[in-house]
Amino acid sequence: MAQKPSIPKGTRDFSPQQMAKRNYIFDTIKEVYELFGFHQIETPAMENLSTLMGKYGDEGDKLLFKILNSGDYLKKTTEAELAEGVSPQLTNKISEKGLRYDLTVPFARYVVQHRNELQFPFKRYQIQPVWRADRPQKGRYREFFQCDADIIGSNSLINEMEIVLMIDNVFKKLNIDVVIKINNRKILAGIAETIGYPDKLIDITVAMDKIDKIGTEAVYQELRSKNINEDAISLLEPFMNLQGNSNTTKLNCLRELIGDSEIGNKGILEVEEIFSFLNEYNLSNELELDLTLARGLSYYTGAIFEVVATEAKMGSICGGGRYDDLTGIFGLRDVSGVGISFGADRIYDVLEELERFPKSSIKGTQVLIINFGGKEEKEAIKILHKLRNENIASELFPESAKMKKQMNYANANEIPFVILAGSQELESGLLTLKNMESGEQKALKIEDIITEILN
RNA sequence: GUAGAUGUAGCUCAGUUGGUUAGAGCACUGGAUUGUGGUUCCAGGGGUCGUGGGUUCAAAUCCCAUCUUCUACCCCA
Repeated sequence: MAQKPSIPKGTRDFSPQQMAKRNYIFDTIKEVYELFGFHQIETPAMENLSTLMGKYGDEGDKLLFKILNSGDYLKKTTEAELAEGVSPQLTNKISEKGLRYDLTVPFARYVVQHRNELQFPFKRYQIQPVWRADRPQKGRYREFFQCDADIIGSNSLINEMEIVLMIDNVFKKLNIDVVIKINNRKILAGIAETIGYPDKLIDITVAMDKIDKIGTEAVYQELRSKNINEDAISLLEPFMNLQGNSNTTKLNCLRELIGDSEIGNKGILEVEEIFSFLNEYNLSNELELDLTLARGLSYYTGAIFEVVATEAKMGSICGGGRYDDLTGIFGLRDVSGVGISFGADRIYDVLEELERFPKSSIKGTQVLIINFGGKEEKEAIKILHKLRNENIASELFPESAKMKKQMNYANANEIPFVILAGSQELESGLLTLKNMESGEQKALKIEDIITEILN
């Protein structure tokens, strides 16, 4: 058992059946992205560590997979450094590459590197695996696929509208009921300002984000542990209590609560504008202003999005937001972007749990031709060509095995039709077409078989 | 990084207070059926019980270590 080959923790193999289902998800998302005018790019699995480090917070840095330098990877280190054990300095000397942690940061790097070739606003999408050295658990893998779409080089809130529309569209097509949660970092900053802790924005939002999970009291407890005083907590209370109200009520109350915080009011105006753009359209899913929505990634500056499936217990299956200065870190200032990322693997798990994969997503070979060997086999090859010329996915069993084995093959692979072309058929000139579902058999000419299958 | 579970045939799992040769279902191979699968019947192959060590006359079973997988926390898609 232990000698059996295995794959690293948190990674998976995908069977043909699973790939068919995965491709259904990817194709659906791609279709929507292209409908909205996005174009595909790809970037390498590994990036320079300098590109990746420091973009995801301390936690993120820890979760980066680092690649050991090739050759003598210790050659830049000294005995003294090695004796001290693991440190960022040491890591720097033995590793200069890492596996990408998400698709947004490599995209920012791409934009800066290719800025002279790009036409702004630049709309790209990217469907590739990312890697995180996290502990695997439900809905969490070390290698998983993200499906990103970003618009960069435009401040317009029309882009935020487009993001919401794409989310709505994708989940409508996938037949998953979701709540699209939206919030704004500026509002969160305004709240932090109002309660007197503008510098503790991250601590406050991370705590607020947990309200659904741990309850109001535990959130306050966490805030106290972050040295936030009781006055501030009681000021925060009315914001927390807005949960459950309608979006317009929340906005109205918010405007009063937030007072004259400049940044907070800007955030409110942004959210209102996005809502007003979306007024024209009848969304299939609920759009909810959720003031407790924070999202950990530190580069978001404006709108933030998160999508949760209503019928399945699963973390967020899609998330994104506006980042005003992600390219700034790479030396290109004043370029704002907004993007979204679908978590394909979690969407897969949700569809599997809800049994929502359509039958058509697992369509394979349509016809199997039974192999009788000898001159019948030659004839079978001709039939094969004719079927494929009509775009009918077909295969000839490669050896003249027992009929039972060949039929079994068709059955196991859910091939709906089998053609028999043995000595009897060659004599009569009519082929036998068997419908594997009904068991019904007909003697037909090849042309009639084609029309039969195409229906 | 923290905590709790888990590992027995290709898969899903039984396996009693430690006691003959470790079982079942499904899957696989062959036959009943030399031109017919999905139903039925018969037969067969397949397991260093995750790995390493220990206790014992005797270990799948008890103890220790280690690895895997799963679940929760942190964080996140």
